[in-house]
Amino acid sequence: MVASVYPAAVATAKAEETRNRILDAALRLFQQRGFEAATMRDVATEAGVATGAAYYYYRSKEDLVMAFYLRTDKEAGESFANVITSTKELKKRVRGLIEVKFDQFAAHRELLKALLKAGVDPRDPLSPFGEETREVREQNIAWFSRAIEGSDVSVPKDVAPHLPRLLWLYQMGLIYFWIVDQSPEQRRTHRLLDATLDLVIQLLRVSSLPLMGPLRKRALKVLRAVDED
Amino acid sequence: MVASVYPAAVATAKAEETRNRILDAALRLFQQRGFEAATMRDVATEAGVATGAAYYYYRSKEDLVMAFYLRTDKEAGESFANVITSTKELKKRVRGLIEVKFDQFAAHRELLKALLKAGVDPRDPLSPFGEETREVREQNIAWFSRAIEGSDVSVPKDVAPHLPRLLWLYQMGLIYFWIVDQSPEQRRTHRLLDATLDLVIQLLRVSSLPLMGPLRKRALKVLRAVDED
DNA sequence: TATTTGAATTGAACAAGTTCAAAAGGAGCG
DNA sequence: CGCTCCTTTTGAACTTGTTCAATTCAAATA
Repeated sequence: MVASVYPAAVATAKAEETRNRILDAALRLFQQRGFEAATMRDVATEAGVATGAAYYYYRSKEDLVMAFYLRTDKEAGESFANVITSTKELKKRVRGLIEVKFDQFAAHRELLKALLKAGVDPRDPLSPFGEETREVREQNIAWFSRAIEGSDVSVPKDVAPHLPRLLWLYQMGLIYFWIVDQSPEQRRTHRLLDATLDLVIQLLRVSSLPLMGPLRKRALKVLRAVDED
Repeated sequence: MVASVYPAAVATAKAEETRNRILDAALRLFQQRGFEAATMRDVATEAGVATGAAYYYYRSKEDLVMAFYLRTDKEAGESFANVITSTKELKKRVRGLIEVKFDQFAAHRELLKALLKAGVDPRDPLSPFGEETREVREQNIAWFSRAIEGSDVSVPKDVAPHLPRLLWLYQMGLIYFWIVDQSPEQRRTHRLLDATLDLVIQLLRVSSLPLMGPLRKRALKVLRAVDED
């Protein structure tokens, strides 16, 4: 069902349970001791299995973090829907979607750094830009589509097809910043969110003005440059 | 002299030579076999020293890549100066500075991915945003200052103090993209460079227009949000 | 019920980055 | 020259992520 679960299929119910037990043990230890400090031997012991079992269900230590990421992502659907329903203001909707993520990740901020490192290379199975994560990525982008639909901001025709992905990218950037943000309670990230959201929305409004045509064309050219090939 | 050389000081000339021998051996092997495939034992053997010696001079395997980065950076000074002298057009200057980097890194593109991974965390000594790399970073930013000075683009007073760092950041983003770009000869990156440079320059020109005041203020607010604390 | 087969599990072995206590060099000094 | 002290070098040991051949288990099959 979800493409990036490894192994492709788990046959029995007992196996499914073991799989979960390992992930739970891992998350518990990662949170207690930190990702680096908790060894795979620790994880296996905590889960009551042999070391090799962890690798039967997960490709690597980072893959456990990816499993966490996918788990939260599944759980987010309801919260996302609530955000969209609660307001027609695009600014509030986008902020809402992003804050749902922050809330979910809050208890495991350090942990996600491991994913960040693995994900540097788009060819890595754990990259948020890679092939194996396409499904989650597209589902996430779809939420931004829904946020735009029926909102208070009218989007120029030529920009419209790109906007959902751009907002998703914007969100990824903020999450990246949030993960490495050392300020107390990640205040810098929240200030950055405020400031950039204002800017993004204003840019969207301004971009519809007739005299902004050329600038908009340039911006679209940038997108094409990245996409082609 | 350069803050981020490890260890802080090398006492004797023979030691300096050993240090270089290890780095040269490492780069040779990294290029031949790839960063992952070449082990520290290989590197030490190739350099004619014991394994431990590599760690006497370099903190980690990634630190060898950092040493490469610093070395090229030292060598870039002359090329940078040539770029600035060769034209008054800001666009060409910025493009020139960035392409000097690409040229220097060209033979070791894969290698830099290792730095990218380590540098995800600004607290990591190898992060381009961290404390230990401040000196190189500020020197690089200074080159962008020089590129702006006496160029064909007039910068609004309020934007001026931020622009060098912004251009540096822009360059870092492009380098990041270039490193992971799998298209033949990194064509996507070059197209992206073309398209975004046009956009950046046009944005700069437009930003001086009186009616752009509010938008500019918003953008500056973003910068303050990131800097404060 | 006995057999077979594939999934699940084990734990020892492996690989490679890193550490560290000990040894070797070598420069200055009495 | 012998001694001291600091730098440099050594290589075995350690750690930890990962692999894999062997084993157990349980369900389907005969």
